[in-house]
Amino acid sequence: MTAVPTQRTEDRREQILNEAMRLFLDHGVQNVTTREIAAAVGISQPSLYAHFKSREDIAVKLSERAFEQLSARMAAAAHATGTPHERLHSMGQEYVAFGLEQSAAYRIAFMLEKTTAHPTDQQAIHESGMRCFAILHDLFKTVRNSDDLKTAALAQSAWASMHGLVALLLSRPEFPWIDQDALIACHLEHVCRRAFD
Amino acid sequence: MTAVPTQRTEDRREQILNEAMRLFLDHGVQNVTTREIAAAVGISQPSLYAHFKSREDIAVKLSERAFEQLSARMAAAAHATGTPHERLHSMGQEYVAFGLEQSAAYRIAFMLEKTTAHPTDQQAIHESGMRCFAILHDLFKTVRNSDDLKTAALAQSAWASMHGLVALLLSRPEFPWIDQDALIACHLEHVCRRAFD
DNA sequence: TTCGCTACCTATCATTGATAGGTTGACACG
DNA sequence: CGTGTCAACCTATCAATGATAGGTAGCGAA
Repeated sequence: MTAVPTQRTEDRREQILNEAMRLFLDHGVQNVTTREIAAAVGISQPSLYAHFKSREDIAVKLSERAFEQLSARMAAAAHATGTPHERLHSMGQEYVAFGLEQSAAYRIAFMLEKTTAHPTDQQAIHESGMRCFAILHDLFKTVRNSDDLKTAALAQSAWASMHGLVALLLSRPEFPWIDQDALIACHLEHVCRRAFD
Repeated sequence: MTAVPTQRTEDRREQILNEAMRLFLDHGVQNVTTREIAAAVGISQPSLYAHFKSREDIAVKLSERAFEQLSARMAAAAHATGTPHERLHSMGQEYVAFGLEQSAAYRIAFMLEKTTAHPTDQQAIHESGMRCFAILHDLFKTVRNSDDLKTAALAQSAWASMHGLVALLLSRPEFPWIDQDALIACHLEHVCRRAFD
């Protein structure tokens, strides 16, 4: 085992992920073929399978990577200075901004129907999502100073609300939304208020 | 033009829609092939194209049909007797119940990535969704006795929250949710409260 | 030099959605 | 009764797609 080929392999892998992410964002996750990804990288289509075990695997790895960013952003918001309400609001903003910016990753994680093919791949995404929710849940526990069923309910409800906004904005861009920033602010205001019930 | 063939055609069309809905619900919208649908009906795969212009067309027609039911259920809740809060809560319950029961139709309408192929098909679904939102928006206007930007914002925000709950419950059935009915009740309680701000 | 391994290639597969073109059977009409 | 028409269906086939098989070039080590 030499060091140089491994380095090259890692580079190729990164290159594939980068091109795939760009194509997914531009044309939608479902509308990008393995041949297009390979062409963008400059290799043959079967060569992708030396680096990833399936097309879905590429998507999953992209999503995992993106969700590490989200975890980091949410954790930063959770531990920032400010009132509990401010930290909640900040976390919500990070969540929504992440979903809108990283729409391809967000779709892969939350908006694509499970395929019957590779259930193990989905497991990794599930855990990424769990980690993000745990950060939100922890903040709710801190804010409410309790860890009971009601706190869990409120946190899950809040997550659902935030997800709904992201999901609808992504899947219905043509809907006559009011000003997007105003809507997000209004929405987060109500979501955050929940923690103090 | 005779009457009998037309009747037969309509029956076949219904039969295809029924089998397709069943298969979509059982195996997921993405995991059902035209050959499976045709086999379930008992005809050849190309014969489907005498009744629908594409696979997506079948899905869209199913979704449209389902959304007529949702409109009816929401409208009934809107005009039922009871306090405004009760009617809002009832409408929310209808919405969530519809999404969970008609998960295939709900996915088609709100959770599938747009294909580049048939933009006109998506238009019909868009209008179905618009009609449902209009019912919710109207109830918000009635409850708040106003038709301003804030009312629109609150209605859109409420819609996002309800969608989020349905979407997450559908796409993350393995998540450690608290009792589903309790979560829905808790969630709707907060969503409804918004109208009275 | 020769071995072995990595990354890549071409060729090919099975599955998919969709189309082309022919066949059948019921009805209308002379 | 013969015959045309037409809807509904069939078989055969296509192009696109994800994935696999099998071979090869290049590079470092023995």
